[in-house]
Amino acid sequence: MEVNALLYQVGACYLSGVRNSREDQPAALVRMVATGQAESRAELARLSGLAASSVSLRVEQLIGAGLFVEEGAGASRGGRRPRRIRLAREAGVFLVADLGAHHARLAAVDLGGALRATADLEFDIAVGPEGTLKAVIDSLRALTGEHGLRDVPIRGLAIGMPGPVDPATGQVVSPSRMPGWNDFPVREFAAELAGIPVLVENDANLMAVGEHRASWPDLDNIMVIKLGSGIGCGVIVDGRLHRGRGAAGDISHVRIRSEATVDCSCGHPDCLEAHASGAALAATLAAQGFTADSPSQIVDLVTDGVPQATAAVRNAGQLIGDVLTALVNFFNPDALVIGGSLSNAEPLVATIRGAIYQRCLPLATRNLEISASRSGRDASILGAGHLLLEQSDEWIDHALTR
Amino acid sequence: MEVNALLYQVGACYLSGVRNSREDQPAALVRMVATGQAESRAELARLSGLAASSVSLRVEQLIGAGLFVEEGAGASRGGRRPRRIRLAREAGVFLVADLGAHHARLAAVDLGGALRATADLEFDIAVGPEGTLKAVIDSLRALTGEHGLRDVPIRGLAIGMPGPVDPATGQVVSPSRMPGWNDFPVREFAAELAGIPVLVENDANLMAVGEHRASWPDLDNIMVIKLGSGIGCGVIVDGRLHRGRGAAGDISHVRIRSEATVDCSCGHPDCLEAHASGAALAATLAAQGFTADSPSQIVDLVTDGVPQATAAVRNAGQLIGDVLTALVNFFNPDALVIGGSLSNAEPLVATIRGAIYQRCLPLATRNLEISASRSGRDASILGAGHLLLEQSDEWIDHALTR
DNA sequence: CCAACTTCCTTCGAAATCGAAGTCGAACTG
DNA sequence: CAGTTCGACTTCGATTTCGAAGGAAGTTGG
Repeated sequence: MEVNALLYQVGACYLSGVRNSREDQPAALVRMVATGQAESRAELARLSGLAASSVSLRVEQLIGAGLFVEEGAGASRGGRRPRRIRLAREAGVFLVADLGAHHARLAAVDLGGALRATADLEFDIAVGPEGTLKAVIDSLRALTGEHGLRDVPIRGLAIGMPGPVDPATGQVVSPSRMPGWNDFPVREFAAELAGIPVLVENDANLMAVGEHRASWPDLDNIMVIKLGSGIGCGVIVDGRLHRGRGAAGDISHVRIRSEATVDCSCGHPDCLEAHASGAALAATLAAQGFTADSPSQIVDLVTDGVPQATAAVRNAGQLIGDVLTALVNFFNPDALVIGGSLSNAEPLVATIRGAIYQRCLPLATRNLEISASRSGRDASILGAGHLLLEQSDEWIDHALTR
Repeated sequence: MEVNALLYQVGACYLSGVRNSREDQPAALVRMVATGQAESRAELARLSGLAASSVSLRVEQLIGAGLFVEEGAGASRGGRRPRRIRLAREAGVFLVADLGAHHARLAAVDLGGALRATADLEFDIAVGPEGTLKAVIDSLRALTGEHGLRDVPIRGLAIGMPGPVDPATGQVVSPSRMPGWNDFPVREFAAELAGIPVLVENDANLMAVGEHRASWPDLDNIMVIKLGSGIGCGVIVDGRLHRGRGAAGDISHVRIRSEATVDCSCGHPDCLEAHASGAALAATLAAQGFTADSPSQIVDLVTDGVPQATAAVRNAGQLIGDVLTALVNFFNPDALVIGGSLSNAEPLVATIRGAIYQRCLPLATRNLEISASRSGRDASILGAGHLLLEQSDEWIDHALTR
């Protein structure tokens, strides 16, 4: 199982060889069915632009390969009812590990993104990459032993990291508060350990993809802010995740206008993160005699109506909103989604929304949707599933030719 | 010639009908030859991924249609020399009008972007859209009457506007200092007047496309700042122009940190434009007794070593750089290009560069190229040609089936 | 209830595309 | 300089894809 595992790294073919410009048709059909965009041959034909006869041929192959099943009939659109096509339950699952600083959420999702099994794992990311990844992969293995997943092939593994990830190498780069992880080859190491293709991605980016695909699939450009103990941001441009050189979406080290000066861990004074992150809020509240170790405790204080907490959260919202005005003017998105555990604090979201509407160009806000997360805490898991699905051409082809 | 002109608006098919996902092959080949990416059948085959035999067939058709010509032989790569393929001189030209507040630069470019004729036109954009567009199109007609362009078909017209353009409708929206233009249907009007497909685009966006295609074709993500009497910005994401909802790239109305408060024409205090644009610099210098009506005169003052001018320009550079740090962290581009007439002021570019390197994340700047414009003042013209070429599927298909 | 229409899907000949084999022409090699 | 090798291009069956036609299974409306 470990043989040639290194060859399986997701994306390697894209980087190393000739870019295959023609889209892979069978994989495209699988994606359409998995995401629920199409559930009949006719819909596949309309969506893909292929001839109906070609679609029928392809679907027959995919049924033969065990990826699709035909099940009952769909709703009529005024004529003969379509024969409904679904993903086979045995088509495969993706494994996902969304790592935080002290906690990982593990899951097995099917190709369409539905949760098949979940687990939570406590650890400390500061123990370093080897120990962490071994524990994570062991737990994932245990997960697939249960829940009737024994006979379902595992098609890929995604790991969400709380720090910047270089998309080219699958390494974490210059992470703060993650000793031992800098430049560690996470993708290589995990791929060898697990023996399957591995995708490594920043957690806010996974969340952005999940929010987009699950809640805003028709919008082309959105930005998703993740407010937890840190401040993260993922950007969807033209329907695809924007990575830049791996650092795209960083908003936490923008300089803000403030009276008191606070030095940030990055070495500069008055970064947004030093004033408005969950960690900064916790410190502010601790100085006033409140204990709030985690962002959710801050939300509890706000919900309980503690005035100091509400004031602190409003102040943070104003600072975040001020930074976002520049980015909204520049990027001109269709929606701005606010997620992460702190997003449950109503006054925070309200203040951000107010700051943006007040200061942004009317042209930038006239059709701008500003909303709290709709996909909840599993948005990152969903996003990981979607990214893995989008990189599934290889194994789908392989399943067909076998 | 005016018959059905309205049907010709570029992009109308994209917006109104089914999105044709399959790329148009003959048009793709034309683009590869026009942009110089390929100049033989073999290169076309490699680049397009088509079989060599299919490419040969297509090329034969394109030669038959008068779009390609075969000319001599290319350099050997170790074997038989390729038969070089070029665009025919009679394949067609695009007309471009890059409008400023008081001046328009007009040009005819061939499909590859080479200038075939240019002209300059003085006017006042405040006279309103009808008069301006009539004058522009008349001048362009005159231009094609000369320079041996009588028998070359005109394949499209692009108009660059000094204000935001809604990509869906081809209308200018909420422009400042352009009375009468708001929501005027520029594309419709010009298409009817000229009888050819028309593309309307913001001038900074055209410049960004031109810079990218001409000077940084291998970079996926760049931002181009246009510093003239205003401050504009165009963004290339993943090799394509990012428009957002039409306002993307606005950086001029970001709030800055400053001692003195200046109200901006947008109604908010302390916008970047109110402090650091060419117009703002001119006002500052005028208050000190220097006359600098146009940005180029400011550059002259700086070049002449006038200390007040240099100081003002450095101050503007610092403000612009501060704003750009947030955007560079967020967008994480491969290059930041500074263009526009003010970019000839060395201290301005140097100060911007310094501010960014000082304050941005190392991760964002480690591979960031910060450069003055390489394509000069015709960057917008080039960009317009490229955009028109990218929308040329329809007429290319038509030329083949005729 | 039946005729007319819609939509879904398959069948089957036509057309496009591919790709292996072959030809051509130039550079390299000892 | 003659033989070899490489790459460019063409030829020509094999394969894939298309698309018009038709059957199947619905809805709609008098």
